[in-house]
Amino acid sequence: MTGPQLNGWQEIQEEVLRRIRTLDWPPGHQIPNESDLAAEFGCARATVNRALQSLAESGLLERRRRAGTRVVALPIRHARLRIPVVRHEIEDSGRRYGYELLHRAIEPRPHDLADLFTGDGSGMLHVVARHLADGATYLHEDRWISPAVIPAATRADFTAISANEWLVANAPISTGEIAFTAEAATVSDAELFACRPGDSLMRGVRTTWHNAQAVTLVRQTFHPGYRLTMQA
Amino acid sequence: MTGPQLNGWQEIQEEVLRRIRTLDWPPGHQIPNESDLAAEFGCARATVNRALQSLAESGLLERRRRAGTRVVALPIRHARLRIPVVRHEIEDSGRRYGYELLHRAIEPRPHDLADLFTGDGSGMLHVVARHLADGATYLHEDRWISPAVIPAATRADFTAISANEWLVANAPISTGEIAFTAEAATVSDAELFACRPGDSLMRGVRTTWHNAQAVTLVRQTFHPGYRLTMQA
DNA sequence: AAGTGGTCTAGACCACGTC
DNA sequence: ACGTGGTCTAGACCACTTT
Repeated sequence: MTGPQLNGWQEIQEEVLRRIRTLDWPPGHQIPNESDLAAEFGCARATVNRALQSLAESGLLERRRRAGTRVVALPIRHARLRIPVVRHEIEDSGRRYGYELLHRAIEPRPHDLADLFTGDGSGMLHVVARHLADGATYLHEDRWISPAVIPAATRADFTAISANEWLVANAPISTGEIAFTAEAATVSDAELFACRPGDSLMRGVRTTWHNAQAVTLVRQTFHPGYRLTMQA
Repeated sequence: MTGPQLNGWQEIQEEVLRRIRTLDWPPGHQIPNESDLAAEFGCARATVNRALQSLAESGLLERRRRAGTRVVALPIRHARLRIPVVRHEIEDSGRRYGYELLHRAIEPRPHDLADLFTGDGSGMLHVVARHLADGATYLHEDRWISPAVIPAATRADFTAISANEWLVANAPISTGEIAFTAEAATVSDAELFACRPGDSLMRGVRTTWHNAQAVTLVRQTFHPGYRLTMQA
């Protein structure tokens, strides 16, 4: 051990952070390997490993076997968005939750989703619904579900429980992608949300995958004034 | 070992996931402790620990000392937003990046930020700038920086490098919060973005902290049509 | 071929919060 | 008080990738 005695992987993490910030280890620099750092800090290699893995996960270090660990040149910061079940989001804010199924049918796959959903696409499940907070529309969602991936979905009727909650409970854990845009309210949006056409609304498109197969695509429209918050 | 031999913490994680999905371990259920699971799976406790910590981090399990590990009733899904340096976001899309400093001054803290920034607030750094993609305004940002936390910021002039990039390089790693809203373009927004007043724009407010002290607050306005994408 | 990170082990002690 | 997860250790083997 040549350096100060550091206890715990978090202390090691902070020391590494300090060296990155002070440009002791500038962007792009390859830092000492785990064994050397363990010797320097007077701890086991596993402890160093824990600290460095954590930093790699948050995007500040890049690690590759044999090639070593490098300080990322321009760290891409990540923020975490919590995606709660809509009902809880509303209830937690002290408002009364409501849900209304607007449309449910087995329909052929629309052309613009042909690339996304595999299979013949003749019997896709199409569900349109709205969520209400204190009687006002909070969120409108238009969802397509692939029965090829979740056969049971065709037997759920979604009148009492939203597709959102049903999928959380019944669909396998999966990966997904979301894109948000700010768009002008259409005439039908304006009716739904009791606003004027042209007002600004947040829209989101979520695609969910399981084993490289698209499970569901949902287009969501949020009420005027909606705030999308996340933590960095 | 009473169960099947599982190798690697990821296999254990998948087995645990399977039990959660099949409702073998229903929401709210307290699962066996690490030692018992290690015995069942025929591995060391540390391996079980790795698997369960990973699941806890992704929000599916809740772990407390002495109280054990429980399946979270309604797992809150998380999505990750990448926050790249604006310049790279633009250059990576093949467009020419531009930056223009619109305003830079030491000013007294505005009243609406009095709660956020501590100290006397007489000498806050106020920086307004825009980022351009192929000559068109891509992002407008209005930023306040607390000199109490980053004294060096008052000596940076931000004409050549954006506050964004300067802070990435010079400010300590910190936590933050971001909120996005969809709002109508004001008259000055319309000039900036060559759109009409009332058009929908995405706005973001980012607050960054270091050791419970606010470092910077930035209000960003994105060009019409901006897509905010993230991965779940 | 060799050096790096990735992971596992068996045991140990500790911190914490519930009982 | 005590059972749980949190962490550390010292050593080992493995996987990967670069040389």
